[in-house]
Amino acid sequence: MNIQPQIDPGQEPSATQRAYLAVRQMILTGEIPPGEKLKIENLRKKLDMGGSPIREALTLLVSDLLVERLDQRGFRSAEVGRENFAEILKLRCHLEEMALRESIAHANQVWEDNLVISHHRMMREPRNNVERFEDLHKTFHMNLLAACTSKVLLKFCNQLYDLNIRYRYLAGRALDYSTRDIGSEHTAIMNAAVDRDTETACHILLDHYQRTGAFLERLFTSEAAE
Amino acid sequence: MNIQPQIDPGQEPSATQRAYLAVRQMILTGEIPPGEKLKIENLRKKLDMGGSPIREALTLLVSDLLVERLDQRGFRSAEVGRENFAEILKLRCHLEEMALRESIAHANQVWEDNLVISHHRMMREPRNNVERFEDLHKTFHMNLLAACTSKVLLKFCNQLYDLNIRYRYLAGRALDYSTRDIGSEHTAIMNAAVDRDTETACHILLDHYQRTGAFLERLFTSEAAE
DNA sequence: GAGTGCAATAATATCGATTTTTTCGCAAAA
DNA sequence: TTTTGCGAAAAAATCGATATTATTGCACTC
Repeated sequence: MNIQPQIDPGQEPSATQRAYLAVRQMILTGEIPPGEKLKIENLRKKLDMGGSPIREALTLLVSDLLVERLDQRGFRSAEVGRENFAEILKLRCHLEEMALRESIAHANQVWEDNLVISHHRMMREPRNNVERFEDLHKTFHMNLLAACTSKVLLKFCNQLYDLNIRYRYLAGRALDYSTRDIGSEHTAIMNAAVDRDTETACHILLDHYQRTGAFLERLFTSEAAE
Repeated sequence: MNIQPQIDPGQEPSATQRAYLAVRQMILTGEIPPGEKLKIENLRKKLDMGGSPIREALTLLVSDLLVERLDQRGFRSAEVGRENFAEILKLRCHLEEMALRESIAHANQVWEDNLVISHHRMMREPRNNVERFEDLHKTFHMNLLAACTSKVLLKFCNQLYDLNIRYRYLAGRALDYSTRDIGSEHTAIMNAAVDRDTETACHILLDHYQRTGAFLERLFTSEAAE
C-alpha cells in the first residue's frame, strides 16, 4: 500500500487550486476591487486555463464570502463596508476566544513548537514585503488556535481571518503599525499561551483585535467622509 | 428598469441549483450514507445532466461541510461521528445565542409576524411527513434569528443547523419526540421572543438544544456499543 | 507465497464548443 | 421626454469529448 499518498506535497497543484489561490489573493489584496464583476472570459485569459476550473474556484470563493454568485448572472467580488467590518470583528473576537481557550486546554509539545517557530519567522520577516508578512502573520495566529479540536470552529476562524485581512489591505499604507508596537503584543500573546495562562492570553488577543479594529474603523470613517 | 429581478421566484432553477438541492437533501436524509463516494457519472445519470453542474454543486456542498473533496480523487459525503456531533452542538449553542440576542435587539413588526406565521405552520404540520416537517422546523428557527443584522453569523447558524439535522435523520424513528413535548418548548421560545424577553428566550432555546443533543448523544453511544 | 511492476480499467479534471440567458442599444409608440 | 419592445451582442451555463490521474488485476520475480 502507498505510504501517505495524501500528504505528498510534491505533486503540482490542480488548475482549480491555482485559480482559487490566484483569485483569492487578487481579492484579498484589493487588486480586484470590491463589487467588481468577475468575468469568466477575462480570468480564463489571465490565468490561461479553461472555464471549468475558473467556475469551480469562484464557487469555492463564494463559500468563503469573498465572492457573490448572482444566479444566471455570474460572479462578483463581495462588497465591503463599515457594518460588514464591524460584524466580522465582533464574530472574530467571540470565536477566536472560544478557539484559543480550547487550544490552550489541549496544548501539547508539537503545538508549542510550531507556535514558537511561526512567531520567530514572523518577527524576522521584513515589513516591506507585505504579502509575505501577512502570510506569516496569519500562520502565527492560526497556530495559536491549532490545538483546538473543533474543526468547524477552526474553519470559521480561518474564514473570518481572511475576510478581515481584506480590510487591512484596503487600508493599505496607513496601516503600517508604525504607531504601535505590534511585535511586543504578539510576543505577549505567545508567552501567555505557552505558559497556559488562558485568561491573560485571551485578554491580550482580544485587546489586540479591538485596537486594530478601532484603528481601521477610524480610517473607514474618515474615508467615508470624503 | 426591471422590478426586483433577483427576487423573482418564477424562473426555473439552474441545473447547478437543482443538483445542489438534490444532493444536499440526499445527504441530509441519509439516502447517501456518510463517507460514501460521490461519483460524477452516477449522479449524472441519476439527475440527468452534464458533469459541470454536478461538480459545481458538489463544490458548494464542500463549503457546507457536507461533502469532502479529495484532491484528484473526487468527492465523498462527509463522515459523521460523536465528536463531530458534540462540536456542532457546542458551536450552535454559542452562535445561536449570539444571534438570538441580536435578533431580539433589532426586532420589528415584520420579524414578529413572520415568526408567528412560521410557528403556526410548523405546529399544524402532521409529523408523518418528516421532510416537510423538518423544513418548517428549520424555517421557524431561522426566523427566530432573522432580525440579527450580521449576515455572516446567520450564515454560520444556517450551516450548523444543516450539519445538525443530518444527525436527526440518522437517528431516524428513534427521534420522534414522543417522550417530550417539543411543541410547548417551541411555543415558549416564541412567546419569550415576542415579549422581547431576551434572557428567557435564550435560556429556553439553549435548553431545547441541550436536551435534544443529550438525547441524540445517548443514541450514538448505544449504537457505537453494538 | 509474498511482494513488485506493469498494463488495463475506471474515474477525475479539464477543455473547446454549443445552448441558453441576460444585457444593451436603438427605434417606435405614448 | 419617457416608456416599451424588439433584435443584436455579450456573457453565463451547460454539454460532450479529451487528457490526466488514480485504481485494479495479473503476471512475474524473489
